[in-house]
Parts: sequence; structure tokens; C-alpha cells
Amino acid sequence: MGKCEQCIIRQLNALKTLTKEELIRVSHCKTVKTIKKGEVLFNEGEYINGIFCIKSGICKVSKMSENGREQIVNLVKRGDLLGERSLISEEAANLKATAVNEMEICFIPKHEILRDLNENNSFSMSFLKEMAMSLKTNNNTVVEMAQKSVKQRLAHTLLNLAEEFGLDENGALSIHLSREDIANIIGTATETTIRLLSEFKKKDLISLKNKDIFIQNKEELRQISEGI
Amino acid sequence: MGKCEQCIIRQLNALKTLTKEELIRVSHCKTVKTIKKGEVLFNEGEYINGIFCIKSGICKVSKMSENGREQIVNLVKRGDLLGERSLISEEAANLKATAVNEMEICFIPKHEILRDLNENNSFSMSFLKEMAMSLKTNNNTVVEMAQKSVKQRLAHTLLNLAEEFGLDENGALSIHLSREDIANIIGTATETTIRLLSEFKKKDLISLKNKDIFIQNKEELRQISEGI
DNA sequence: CGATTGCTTGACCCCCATCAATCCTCGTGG
DNA sequence: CCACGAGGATTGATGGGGGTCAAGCAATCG
Repeated sequence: MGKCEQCIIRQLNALKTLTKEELIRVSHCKTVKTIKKGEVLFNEGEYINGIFCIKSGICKVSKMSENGREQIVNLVKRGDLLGERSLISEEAANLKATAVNEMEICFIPKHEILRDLNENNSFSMSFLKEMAMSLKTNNNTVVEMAQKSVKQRLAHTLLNLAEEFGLDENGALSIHLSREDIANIIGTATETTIRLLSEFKKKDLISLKNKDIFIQNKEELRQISEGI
Repeated sequence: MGKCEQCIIRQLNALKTLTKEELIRVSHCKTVKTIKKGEVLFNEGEYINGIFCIKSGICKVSKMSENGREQIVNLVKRGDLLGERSLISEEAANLKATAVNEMEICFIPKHEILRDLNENNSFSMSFLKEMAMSLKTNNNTVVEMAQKSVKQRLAHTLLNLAEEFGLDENGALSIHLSREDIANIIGTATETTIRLLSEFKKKDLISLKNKDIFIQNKEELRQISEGI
């Protein structure tokens, strides 16, 4: 079992502010898990009783709308924490987390995190900063959803995926999502997403080769996303 | 100048966890302001350098989309804090705050809050909980915006306004918003909002008498908002 | 009492949800 | 090794929701 004190991942999130002793305690009570693609980490309404620290892989965080459609509200990757919100509120999870590809995660039980939050002030400040950041992104997403057309949102999403998850050696988006997942990020029907993707392709803004998406004209996509 | 130690408002938010000495310090550095209807507390991009504690009145928190339309992301009322997010991130404000009616507010400078956050752990925990709560509401708003029709959102908004701000002595919504403001909450055109309001009126779900809105059939509005 | 601002209604049309059919791709078992 | 089935991707047709422009009306204010 790996030692948290020596783990590089913790440098990427609020856990970096834990002291050596705290990290050793975390090491002793954490559990490491491998999650297969498509597996559910937790569901809406479940009590998670801890937080997840993502070592590798990507996971989609979503919520079922009353209309019966899934809305993806976040994509979580290496270095991110997951489940912080529910832990702080001491409530059941409001969201569902599903692995997009194979993941390696550490699970840290609630009592340990709460203890550290109470004792270590730079840890709780660090936590606060992360939540403040999410809050900002979320506010911006609300505006995006409420005010922009589906086409604008798709353009924005493609640029975002490229920026957040990078490109592979061939220049394709390295994150691999189904059309349905993309549609569920944007908040539209799968067919509409497909139609718009092929429209973008026709205009040489992107190209599509066996399941890979290549961004060809970043600048014009940006303009579309901003409604210019 | 009022003393924070004796102020009832602080019981309504995270400030309730401050110690007596901390409150006295806050008292000495805070400023009280009266804000007239329509006045702007702060604008996108401004540095606020502190937080606002709302003593009375209501304020809309909004953001301009690139399309040039205003989206209201929150309504803040008596007892709420405002500006926490920017304070924590130490960034310029991402949002704009405008008084919906006459307001009385206290402004507490950043240095005092940061000091208390660093020294008083139950204060920072309390702060964390409030942010976690906002994060949850915000996630739900994203889903609402992305997945529900304008009609559903209007029904939901009307019920929400009734619940959050209550009814006046006659049973009308006590919060008073222009059609445009309602449209900017829902994320639609003013005309569409008006048309839907009159549709609701025809079906006796609401009634409209000189600028007042009365909810007549809560149950059916709820069903509409959930898409039943 | 004009004038500015907000409210309301009409007409038009495009965006996008929905249903349906076909095609493609890939893993599985015979 | 191939046939087959299942799930994802794609394209077509269709209709309604809602954005937009325009004009008229009500209300509020200096």
C-alpha cells in the first residue's frame, strides 16, 4: 500500500497542506481502489462517508433531471478530489459519479478529513479555496446554459475538453467520450450533438477519424462559442 | 453605529460562530451603508476587499453573458453574506450585485474576515458549510437550466420565490421583480416570460393584480415544474 | 403633461426535441 | 473464422418551443 507522504498526487489538491503526521494518519485509514470503465463510484442519495482522491483516470459527475435525462455537471481527473461537498454538508450525495475510463482512486474516510479540517487551519483554508473555485466555475456554467445556444455550448465544450484534458500524440482530444456523454454535458439530444459535429466538420473546424476528434480551427470555434 | 455583538442578523449566517472579542473587532472596522433600489453594490471585475452582510432588502446577483444578456444567478436577502467567494479566492468579483429594493448592509473588510478564518476554526467550518450549500444549489441550477423547458423553469421560479421570500398580507409574492428580472432568472426573453405568465393566469394557476403575483394552484405548478 | 420605461400582444421563423430507420463497429459464441 | 446481436453513430422527416422584431398600450416620473 502506497504512502500518502510520498504520493505526488496530493500536491495537486488541498491535501498538500496536510502535515507529515496527518498524512501518515491518512495513509493508515485510506483505501485504494481500481474502478473499471462505466462503474459507478457513488449514486445520488448515497452516503459516501469520505472523499475520493483521483490517482488516475477520469470520472463524470452527473445528476438525473426530473425529465429523466442525465446532466453531466463536472468531469473529474487525476489530482482532483471528489465528494468534498457532501462531506462538508454531512448529507447524502446530490450527484452520481461514473468512471469514464479505468481509474485508480484513494478513499479517505470522513472522520479523518473532518479531524484535519478542525485542527489544521491551512488545510481548511485550502479546502475553502477549492470550493470557491468550483463555485465560480459553476456560476459560469449556469450563465452558459441559460444564455447560450446549443451550438455555442458545443464549441465551448470542445475547446474546454482540449484544454482540460489535452491532446494525444496525434493531436486528437485525449479524453474519449461517447456522443451521448457530450450531449449530456451540453444539455441537448444526442442527435443534435451529432448533427452539429458534422456541421463543424464540414466547415473544417474539426475533423473526425475513428472515434477521435481533432480540433482544426481553434480560433473560429472560440468565436462561435462567444456568439461572434 | 450598531454593535455586532448585539446584532440579531449575525445569527443567520456564519458570523454566528465568531467569539465576542472577534465580534467587537468586527464592530470597529465595519461600515454600514444604505443602498437605494437599482444601485450597484459591486460590478464584475471589481475588487471588493471584504464581504457584505445584508441587514435588510434584497439584491440580485448576476453576470453578463457574452451574448450581452444578463443572467441572474442568485437573489440575496436579509441574513445572507455576499462576496465570500471573491474574498476566499482573492480575485476580482465574477458577478455583479444590484439592489432590488432599498437595502441596509454592513461591509466587513477582508483583513478582518481572513484573520478570523485563520484563527477561529469553527468560523471557517461554518463558512465551508455555507459554500457547500451554495455549491449544491448551483449544481441543481445547472441541471435545471440544461434540461428543463422555459415553462418548467418559470413554474419552479414562481414556487421558489414564494418559498424563499414569502407572501405579503394579501397573499401575493412579497418580492417584487420586473418581468425582465424574472426572465433573467429563467434565462429567457422578457416576451416569453410574459406570454407564459398569461398562460398560467388563463389556467388559474396564478393571478395578476397591479404588479402583484398570486399563486393560486401550487400543486399544479409543482407538477408543471417537474414535467408531469 | 410629455416622455421615458415597462408591459403586452402579434407575426414570423429558426433551432432543436423527438421518433424512426439505417448503418457501423465490435465483442461473443458457435 | 464467420455469423450474429447489441449498442453506438448517423441521417431524415416533422412539429413545436421559443427567440426576435415591431407596434401599441399602460404606468410612472420629472
